[in-house]
Amino acid sequence: MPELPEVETVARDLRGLVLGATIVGARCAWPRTLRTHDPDRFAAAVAGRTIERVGRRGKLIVVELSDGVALTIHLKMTGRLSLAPATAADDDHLRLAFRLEDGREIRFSDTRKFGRVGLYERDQLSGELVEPGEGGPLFARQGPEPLEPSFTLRAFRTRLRGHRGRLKPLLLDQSFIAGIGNIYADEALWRARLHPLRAANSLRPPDERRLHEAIRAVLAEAVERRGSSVRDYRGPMGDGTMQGQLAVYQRTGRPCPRCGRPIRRLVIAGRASHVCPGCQRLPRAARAAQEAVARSASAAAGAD
DNA sequence: CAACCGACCTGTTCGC
DNA sequence: TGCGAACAGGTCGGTT
Repeated sequence: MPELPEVETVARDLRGLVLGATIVGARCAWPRTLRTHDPDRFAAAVAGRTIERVGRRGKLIVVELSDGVALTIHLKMTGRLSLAPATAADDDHLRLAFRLEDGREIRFSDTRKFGRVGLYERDQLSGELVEPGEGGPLFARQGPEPLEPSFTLRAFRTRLRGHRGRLKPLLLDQSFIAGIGNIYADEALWRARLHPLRAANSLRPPDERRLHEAIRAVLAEAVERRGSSVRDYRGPMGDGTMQGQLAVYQRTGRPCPRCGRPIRRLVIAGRASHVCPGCQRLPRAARAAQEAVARSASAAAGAD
């Protein structure tokens, strides 16, 4: 659930609370939270190191420590960070805690246990942050940052035209653009008046321009509002107000803010998508192709 | 390159 | 009221 705006908010809050603090130990209640390390080695690797930077790349929170060590935290759907006195009781879903020198703890709680924490070290030869073992460089799989100035319309067009697939799954692909999830994919497509099943390389130049603008505008507005607090994403380090601005996400049956038609829910690549049937139309040709796919799928199912 | 599926997890909501 | 099914969805790995 946390996407770029929510992760950015958590990273900023965390930065303000722990920058300059020194970690003295770590305890792990669910070892699989750690991507590559066992709890003892992990605790030994972070102990004694100081928090020098807290940032974000895509949906990853990146905590740089002294001596060229970096932590990455992926909240996935239900991960949360909080600060608490080390003496405070653990909550039911505590997975990992970093003890700080000043008596506080950074706590990572995660109901569904999907969240992951990685530990990287600077490679002597390349100077890049790498995971021990065969893990690649830290950001190898992350696409461009949509809010960076380098994410230009021109760059976006070039990338879009290299894909024949449908828009919705493409927007969710972190190697295509980093940080977009189901909420902001649906909202950006609605703002751009584009149907999620449109083929990426079928857009006309004005469509591309609207989509580029919609992605940047919806993400920037959401960052300003500290993200959307919806379902699992709530709590002391991430309450936002963007949920009140959402036009389609989880608003099935309610009127489109632009044209009043009831929002529809469809499933694309196994995920819910929310679209306005009035504002987001498939062109005739794409619609015919889509119906042919649906027919052959139901024929295959029926033949079984 | 593209599409799809199962796996990973648990809490909440829905239909009967 | 109770109970199981469906759903929530980010990402990876495997298959077609």
